[in-house]
Amino acid sequence: MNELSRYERQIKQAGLRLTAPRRIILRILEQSGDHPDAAEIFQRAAKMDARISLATVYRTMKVLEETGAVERHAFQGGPARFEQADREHHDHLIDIETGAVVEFTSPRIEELQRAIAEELGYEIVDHRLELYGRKMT
Amino acid sequence: MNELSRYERQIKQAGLRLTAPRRIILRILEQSGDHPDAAEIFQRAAKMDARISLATVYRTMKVLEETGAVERHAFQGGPARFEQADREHHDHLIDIETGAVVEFTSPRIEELQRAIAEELGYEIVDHRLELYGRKMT
DNA sequence: GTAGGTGCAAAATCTTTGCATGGTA
DNA sequence: TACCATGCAAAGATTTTGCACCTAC
Repeated sequence: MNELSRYERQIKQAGLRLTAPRRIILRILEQSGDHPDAAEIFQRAAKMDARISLATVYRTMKVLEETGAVERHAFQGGPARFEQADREHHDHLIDIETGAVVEFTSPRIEELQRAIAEELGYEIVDHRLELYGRKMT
Repeated sequence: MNELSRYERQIKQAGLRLTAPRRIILRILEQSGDHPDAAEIFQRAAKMDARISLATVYRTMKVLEETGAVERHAFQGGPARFEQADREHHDHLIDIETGAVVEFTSPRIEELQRAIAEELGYEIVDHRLELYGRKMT
């Protein structure tokens, strides 16, 4: 048992068991370029192993979030959507007409955030920046 | 019937009826310095008129949001929380230990957001910036 | 073998909606 | 009076949980 992916190692290092459902869900997250919600992850997982349950998807997402392997987003009130967290940090611009998600980064905004929090007496633990926009023609 | 508040006028100008439940909910929002969710608004409203239903609170919040009288926030996955929208725009820093919400503004961040969206070919319709922090000692 | 994980179904939480009734303009 | 709004209860949508069985370590 040597061919462990980055994620699989992350699971084991957290003292968690590497089960079949977890392997499948991790593979789906690796292959997903989008930001699927629990139901979508469940559907994709069911194609690989029909025995997986939605409850396991939810439990796995919670565990993966706690180990830092995935990020949970709650865009505008729908179901939570997930993405892997190994890449560089980025924020999101959501196309209000198509629902498409464009990723971007801004070190300057990050720095301003840190400075603002510091001024208010806080240390930033997490943050969320989402832009909702319409494509210009 | 002349003593209409800013909000009450906003309701009428939108062609909506100024009913007792709406008056009460509007008064609660005016008096609230915090960011209550629908259940909290309902509880506060019940003290003024026990006949008000939670369904009406939800329906009223939707209407008020559409008329631009209130803003809806979906902080980290809990119930939606509301605040009046007549004040100057601001963002939120949420204390992860107490749940307290600190408001702040940053014109420089706003401008950077606009520039980023423009670069990506988008016009910003709305945005959300939330910092989650821990109080420094 | 044992603690932790899973599947299933029930429940919890948050929000919306159908329908008969009531109140505003 | 004509609609819009309300209350109630039921249904929807999303997420969590109790419990018996299973399986990775």
